[in-house]
Amino acid sequence: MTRRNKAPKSVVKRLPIYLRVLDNLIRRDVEIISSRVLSEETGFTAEQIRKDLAYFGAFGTRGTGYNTSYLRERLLRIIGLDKQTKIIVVGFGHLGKALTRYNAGKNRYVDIVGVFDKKPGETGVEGLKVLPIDQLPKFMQKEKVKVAMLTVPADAAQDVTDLLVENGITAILNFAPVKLDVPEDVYVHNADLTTELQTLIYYASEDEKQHQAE
Amino acid sequence: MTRRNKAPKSVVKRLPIYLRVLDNLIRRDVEIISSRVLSEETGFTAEQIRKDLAYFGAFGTRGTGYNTSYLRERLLRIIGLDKQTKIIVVGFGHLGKALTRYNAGKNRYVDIVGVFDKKPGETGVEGLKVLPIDQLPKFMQKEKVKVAMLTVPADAAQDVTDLLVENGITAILNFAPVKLDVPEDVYVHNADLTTELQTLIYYASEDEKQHQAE
DNA sequence: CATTGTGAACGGATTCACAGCC
DNA sequence: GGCTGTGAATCCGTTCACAATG
Repeated sequence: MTRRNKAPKSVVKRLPIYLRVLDNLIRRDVEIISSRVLSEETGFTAEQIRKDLAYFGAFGTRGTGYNTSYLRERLLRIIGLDKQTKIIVVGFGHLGKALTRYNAGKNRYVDIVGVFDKKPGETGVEGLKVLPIDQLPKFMQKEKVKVAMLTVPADAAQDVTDLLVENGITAILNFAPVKLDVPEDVYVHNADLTTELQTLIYYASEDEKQHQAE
Repeated sequence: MTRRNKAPKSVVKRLPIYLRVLDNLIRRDVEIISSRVLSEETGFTAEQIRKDLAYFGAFGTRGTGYNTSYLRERLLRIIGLDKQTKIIVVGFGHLGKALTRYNAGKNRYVDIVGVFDKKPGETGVEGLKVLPIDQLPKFMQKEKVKVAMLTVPADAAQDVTDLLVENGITAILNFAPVKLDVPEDVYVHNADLTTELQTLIYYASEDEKQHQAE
């Protein structure tokens, strides 16, 4: 078994970043890497990186470091990217288009198998047709899709979510600015970009106030 | 002064969500709201909401709750959305387009004043022309832009960031899958959508494993 | 002897429980 | 009586310091 304990969310959030850095290192033919150097590349502390990895096993060699390819392999397995995960995009506005394009193209770890929108027929991308939402249930059943990216407008988000849940979704990346109601066993990650921008503005304004205060 | 202590990041992250919920409540003509109901609307606990707000002052009435309009007003001030913040978008691919469209349109709290790309001339959105990157320094100086959304490809991200920093940026919402090197006083928030999707897959695969285990 | 792996110490964030107030 | 505001208790994640080891 790969997993020892259940890893905390905070750890899981960092795993894809380690993976990304490893991919870059491997591309530069780096074969061994210490937690110290990983620290510089990621911005996390070396102790934290070692501890994060230790949740899943002992992948390094004392006195030496981590073998980049081996560690990458393990991370792929841990995250669940070793087998291509089928993903659908629901909502084909600019954001849906951006996500589809990016993940169907450059991101070899995931497999976007379907794109849905209220208005179908629009030209899709990467060889994918845009299907109407009412074909979603049949499609999900047939393809056994478990993960969706949701980029529909806020007022449609809950209805679409209900439909996804009915048809067996287990995880949703939600870009709509609403709290989705889902059963306990469905994992929702909110990626509301408006919210993130506003958080940013908090820090930008804080700076200003500090300057004024001096 | 609005701010008592410096609020923890965890609190700041939630403020825009409170704001969003308040906007919805006000639209539905709700005038008073208890932390309990806010809890249902946001998914955070009532205690947490009360504590979060308490970092900035006592905005409620004991025995009654919070006045929605008043609380909204205070949150706007706290976050720094009371005065329109000027924002630029750098990188006008699909993602840049989606962000520009969304924030220039529906999001009345921010003001996108400029859009930049390596290839200008493309038709912009919402009355904004897409300017070439080399006009960025002059533009930032003139408009005193402090906040940027960065949606350029990974290999261009650091160079563009350096340019932004040179011209006085204080906060960057970074969508490129790279760790940006910036001075201490520049706040970077990473919104790497690939990373978020992979985190999601972790939880989706975890479910599968659990089912297999049983 | 450099670097991993990890128990112990620390610090920050959340939850609890209740005092304070309308 | 009901709900806010908050100190105290708890939980969780990070950092420290060092033992283990190739």
